[in-house]
Amino acid sequence: MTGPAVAPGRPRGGRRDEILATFTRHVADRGYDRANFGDVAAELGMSKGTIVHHFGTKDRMLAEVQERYMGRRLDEAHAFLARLPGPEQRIAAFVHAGVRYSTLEPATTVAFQREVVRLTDEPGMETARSQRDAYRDLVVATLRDGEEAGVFVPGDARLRSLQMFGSLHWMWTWFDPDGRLRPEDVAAEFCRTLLRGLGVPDDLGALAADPHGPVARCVAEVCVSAPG
Amino acid sequence: MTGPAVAPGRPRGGRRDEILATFTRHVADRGYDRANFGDVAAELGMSKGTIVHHFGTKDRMLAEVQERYMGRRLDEAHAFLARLPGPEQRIAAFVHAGVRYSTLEPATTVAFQREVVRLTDEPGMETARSQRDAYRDLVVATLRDGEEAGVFVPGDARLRSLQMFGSLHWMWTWFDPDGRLRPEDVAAEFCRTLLRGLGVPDDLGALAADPHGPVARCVAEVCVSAPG
DNA sequence: CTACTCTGCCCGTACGTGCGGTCAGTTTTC
DNA sequence: GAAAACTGACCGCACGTACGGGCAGAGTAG
Repeated sequence: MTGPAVAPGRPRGGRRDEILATFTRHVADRGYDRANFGDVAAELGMSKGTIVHHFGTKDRMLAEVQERYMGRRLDEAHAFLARLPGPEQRIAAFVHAGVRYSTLEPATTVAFQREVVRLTDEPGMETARSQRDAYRDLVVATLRDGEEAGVFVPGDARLRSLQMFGSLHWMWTWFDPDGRLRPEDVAAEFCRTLLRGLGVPDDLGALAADPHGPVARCVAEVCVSAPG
Repeated sequence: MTGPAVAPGRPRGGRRDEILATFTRHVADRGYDRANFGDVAAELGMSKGTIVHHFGTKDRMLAEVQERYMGRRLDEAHAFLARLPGPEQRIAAFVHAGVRYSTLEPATTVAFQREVVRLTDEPGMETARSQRDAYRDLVVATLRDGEEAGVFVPGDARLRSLQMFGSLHWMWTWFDPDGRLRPEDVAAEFCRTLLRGLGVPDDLGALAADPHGPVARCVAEVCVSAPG
């Protein structure tokens, strides 16, 4: 039995969230391996021991970052899926949301994306991994629905989901939330190309891709700013 | 000894390449931060000091991996661009090649992709960065050519190139060269969806995407197996 | 009210380990 | 014999984390 104080009770103290947020930013900036307790503690004016007290180990801290992040993403996905019936609307929503994360929660999004690989092999990541799988399954199911409905041309839904996730998850390497490029424009361009690639007629695709259209508005309502 | 014909003239001899290949594999498996001299040396039955003797620092070793990798990729790109006139053929070739790397040089490809972010800020990576930029510029130019020729529907060529690179560079997180999924099939599916997304007519796109078609054959001839 | 105790948050330090890199010297190659 | 290849011991440091204790507030008894 390791630390009994960490997981169950959810003490949710003020300092705890602050630590997690700072740690997340450091992971986003430098990567997990180069992020360290000392820097986080120094920035918050506390001792390294305090961090250990709250989280136990570095691994668990990262796991908690991933789990919280994916938990929010899953909630949002279920919310906009409930509101958008069309397969092309739903795929567009996934794209709009995926891009939107980069500005809504830049640090957490980058931290998640650059350390996703740890979900596959690292122990202690089972929860986060199954959340990630559930999210991907939602996309795959949507792609299959669209095929059956005749909205998308037939193809390999799993491969297409990976193609789509690649474009979104790679954003952390080039997208700057404070830069000139606006996230809505990125999402719109990605949507247009992807939907056309899936065989969606141009007028239907353009409506779903439109940054001011119904899909983007729905996503904007569902995906609202989260605590830092 | 086991070495194959030690090159007489140059220090670029067998042992050095062996070190680089092993280091590359370790970076691919564990990431740059967790890859270390000790393990590489132990695996090759040599001293840590030998590695330092050949490469100086760890940073430089990674830089050399990236530079060699991008150098080969640039040569190949110029080769198939010279042989394929059509913009849709050229884009398809970039995709076929991008997928092909994953099986031709799995270790180097994964090492490159998972550490690409170091090209942007790390000092000593200027050469590799400019090579990467040159490669991306080739794709962007091809996309613009295709627009002007009326083969692709108008759009943001830079964003489209990032969308495309994302799909390919993300492969290291899910593609298994020894798995059941064949790389040609991945490339074909990616090509079909992407080319259709760019507005290429289905028959023209299908030909360029075909794993046994002229484009794939050209790429297979140009991108041949390289040493580690 | 005071006194006492319990408890959760927090601190500072010290330890062990792993790693990049140095160096003086030896072996191998041409 | 010079240069290159290689060795193994060693250094210094950064980092995760174990540990013992401090402190403040809540609850309780008198």
